[in-house]
Amino acid sequence: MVNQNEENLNEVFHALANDTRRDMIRMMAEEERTVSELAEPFDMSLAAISKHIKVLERANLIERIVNGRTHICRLKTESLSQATEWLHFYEKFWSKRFDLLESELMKAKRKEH
Amino acid sequence: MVNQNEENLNEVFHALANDTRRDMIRMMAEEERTVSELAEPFDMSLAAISKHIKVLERANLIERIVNGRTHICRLKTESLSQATEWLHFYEKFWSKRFDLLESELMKAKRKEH
DNA sequence: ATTTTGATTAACCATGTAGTTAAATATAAC
DNA sequence: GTTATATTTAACTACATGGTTAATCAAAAT
Repeated sequence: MVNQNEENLNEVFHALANDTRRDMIRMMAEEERTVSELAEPFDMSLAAISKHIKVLERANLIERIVNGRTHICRLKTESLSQATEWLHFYEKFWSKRFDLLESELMKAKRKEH
Repeated sequence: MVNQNEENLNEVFHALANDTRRDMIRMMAEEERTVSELAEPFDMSLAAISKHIKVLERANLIERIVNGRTHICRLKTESLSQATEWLHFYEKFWSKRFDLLESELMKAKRKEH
């Protein structure tokens, strides 16, 4: 029922709705990281970290390069920018509405004098 | 542990991670809506709609004006723009990285000749 | 060849989510 | 004052989430 883009937006926003995962994104934005590097700042089992990474992967927010026994995780921009676009659409809309409201107020003010 | 902004970001992104709620936001972006107006397009009980509205409210994405027995729901921009800012931060970051990469490529190219 | 290391998987738990139906609440209309 | 309307709340279901520990797997180091 739900189309692919919508489905991915669901997954992207869901992935972003968690501190740990947002922190991981921040870390990977600095530079690509291995799983244990990603795990290091968190007081949490590696199994839990592994699951968080999977959520990011499922949302298509990161890619994983398997390099021997270490996995390197790297941000992908596409899904993130899709989410940004969604939000941006409404941002524009609202500023437009705000401008409109403002111009109405100005008109009203001019009439007063 | 988690600060208030982080907590609200969690709730905002969680609220956005659902088609029905994103559709509702689109509807309210056009104009403010009553609960039954919001419910109309969806094949879903009013109780379910009521819960979705609560999620949006908890995320501080909307406000509700109780007007007799009807409730009017209206978007609030603050939380949304907070989320937009979060995403925007990384957008900027990536374009910067992209520019950097590009300039490295240019440098390499110049050396070739 | 054995052990250590980096990471995933499985099984489990408590809690949350997204929906349902039925009952309750409060206002409006007759 | 009874009925109809707009909406919420409660109790329930099925499934997802975010964590745990223990077991597994594959590559690296000894």
